[in-house]
Amino acid sequence: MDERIEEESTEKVPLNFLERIIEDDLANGRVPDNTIVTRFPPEPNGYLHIGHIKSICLNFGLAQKYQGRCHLRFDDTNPEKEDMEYINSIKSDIRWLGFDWGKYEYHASDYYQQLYEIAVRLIQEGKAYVDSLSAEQLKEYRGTLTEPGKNSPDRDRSIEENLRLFEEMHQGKHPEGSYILRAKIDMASPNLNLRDPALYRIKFASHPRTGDTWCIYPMYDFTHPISDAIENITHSICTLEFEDHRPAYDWATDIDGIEHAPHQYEFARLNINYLVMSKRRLLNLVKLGIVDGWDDPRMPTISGIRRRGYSPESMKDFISRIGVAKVESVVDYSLMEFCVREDLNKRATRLMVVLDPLKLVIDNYPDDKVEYFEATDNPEDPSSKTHQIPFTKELYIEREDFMEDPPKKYHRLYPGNEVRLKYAYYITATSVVKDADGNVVEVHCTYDPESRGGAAPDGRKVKGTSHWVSATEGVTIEARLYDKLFQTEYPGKATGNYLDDLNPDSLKIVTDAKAEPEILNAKVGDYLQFVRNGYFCVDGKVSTKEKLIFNRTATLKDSWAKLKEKMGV
RNA sequence: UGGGAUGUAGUGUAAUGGUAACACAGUAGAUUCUGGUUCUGCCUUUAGGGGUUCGAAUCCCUUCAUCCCAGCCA
Repeated sequence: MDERIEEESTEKVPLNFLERIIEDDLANGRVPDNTIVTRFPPEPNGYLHIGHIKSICLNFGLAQKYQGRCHLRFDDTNPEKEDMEYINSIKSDIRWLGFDWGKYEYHASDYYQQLYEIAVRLIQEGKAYVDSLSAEQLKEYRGTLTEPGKNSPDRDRSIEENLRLFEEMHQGKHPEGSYILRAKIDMASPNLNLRDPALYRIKFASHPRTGDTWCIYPMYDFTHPISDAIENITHSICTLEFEDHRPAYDWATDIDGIEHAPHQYEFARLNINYLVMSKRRLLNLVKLGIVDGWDDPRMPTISGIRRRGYSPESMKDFISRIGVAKVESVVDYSLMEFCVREDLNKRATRLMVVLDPLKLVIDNYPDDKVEYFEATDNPEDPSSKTHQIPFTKELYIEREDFMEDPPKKYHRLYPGNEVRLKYAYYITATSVVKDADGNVVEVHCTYDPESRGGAAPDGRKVKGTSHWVSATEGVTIEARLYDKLFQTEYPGKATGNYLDDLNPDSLKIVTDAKAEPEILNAKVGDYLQFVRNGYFCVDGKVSTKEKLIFNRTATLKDSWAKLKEKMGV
C-alpha cells in the first residue's frame, strides 16, 4: 500500500500550462483561501457546440481537480442578441456533460447596478469620459494598425459635465448612438483595445432578464473583468483572440477595492477538420434548412451530437486526449470517432439489423418452424445478459453479404460457399432468383443441422459470418445513416464558400430495415450496436412506438471497404 | 509597414540543459462466431541559420512562417 502511494507520487503526470500556473499559484500562496475559482461564461446567443465542450471541461475540470469551484455565468451584456431559450439549452447541455455548478449560477446582468456605480467612479477619477463622436468618426479617430489614433475633442470634457451626460444617458434622455462612455487610456497605444475603448453604449432594447430597466449596457471589456472580480474568480480562462484584451482586463480590475485581482489566461480554441464551428455558419445551416435544426445529428452542437448518440463520457475523453496549449491547431475528426467507438464498444447492446435486405431461403429447413438462438447483449462485457433471436426458413441478410461473382478475398456468401449465420447455422448458397433486370432478388441455400449454434462438430471452419433477421418474425424500422456534413477537411477553403463543400450523402434514410424483435425494447438514450453495421441510437426527437427511428452514431471500422478500394473492386 | 502570440512525426500533445516520446491516423501481420474488438510489428518529428555549453526541442542572437487585433459584438 505504502509502496503504491510512493510510486504514484513519484510518477510524473504531465501537466498542461494552465495546471502548471495553478499549481504554482497554489504553492506560492497567491490564491485566497487556497480555493481556485474558474468560470464558464457563455453568451446566451446561440447553442453550445463541441468547441465549448473544451472550455467547459477545462473550467469545470480544473475546479474539480484542485477542489475549487466553477461558476456558470451568462455573459448577457447585449440584449439584442440574447434569449432565454439559449440560457435553458446551455444549462441542459452542461448537465448532459455531467458538470454541476451548484448554487454558483450568475448573470453579468446581475451586476448592472454595480457596474454603473463603478463607471461613475471612473468618471469621478477622470478615467472615463462621455464621447459624442459618431460611430464613423470613432473609427477615423481610432487610427489604424500602423498609425496612432487621435484624441476625441470630448476627451477633456469636465468631470461634472461627464457625470451629468452619463446620468442623462442612464435616464434615457439621449438617442442610441448619440453618446458612449469611453475609458481614458491611450489613443496612441499600439494595442487598439487600449485606444479609449467603449465602456457603455445606449440601447433601447429589452433585456431577457432585466427587461426595460436599463437603456445603457456595458461592454465586454468592462463587464467581464469586473464580473470576475465580483465573483472572486482566481483564474479567468479564455481563448487566444482575447490575448490582446488582457491589458484592458487588467486595466478594469485595477480599481480600488479589489484585493486579489483575477488573471486572464488564454488557450487555443478547438478546431476539428471536416467541421464548421462558428455560430454564424451554424446558424446559417439552420436558417437555410440544410439541416433539421440546431439539434440535427450532423450538427457539431452539443444537442446535435447528443441526438446523434455520442456519449458524454466519450466527449470528455476526447477533450482530455487533445490536451490544452496555446498553439492554434486542428484536431483530426478521426480522433473523435475513435473516442466514441472505444466507449460505445464497451457499452453498446448488440442487435442484428439488416439495413439493405436480401431474401435468403433455406431450402432444407422446415417450412413453419421457429427456433430461438441466444445472443450475448455485449460480448465485451463479461457480465452481459443475453436475449433470444427467432430463426426461420426465410430470412433477410445484408445485400452486401452475397455476391454471385465475388472478387478475390471475398469470404462472404457466394454460390457454393459456406458461411455462418451468426449464432445459428452454417449455410451454403445453392442458387439465385433474379428479376427481369437480372438483379438478384432471392438467394437459396441449404443449412447443416449439425452446425447448430454456429459451429460444426467436425471442426471445419468458415471464413465469413453474416448477421440475419427472420423474414416472418423480424420488425421493420427506419435507420438514418449519417455521415460528415462536409466532404472536405477545411470547408470553404477552395472556393471561399463553405456551402460548396457540403457532402451530398451526409444523410441516407433507410425506411425498410429489418430488425430482430429485441429492438422493440430499445429506449431513448440506449447505446446500440447494429452488428457489423455501426453504433446506433433511438432518435429522441422523432422516433415513436409505432415508427421506430434510429440514428447512426458512427460506423464500425471497415477494413474490408479499404481492401475493396485498394483492389479496385 | 504597428502590436500581440505561436512554431516538436500526417494530426494533436509530452519531454522544462542529459538517450525525442505517447495517442490518433497510416501500414503489415496474428487472433476472432462482428472483415468489429484485442494483440504485435513498422512508418514518420524539434521551421531555417548562427551562438553559449561536455551536452540544446529547451538558453541567446537572427531569419522565416502562421494566427489574432482597426464593433457602440463577445
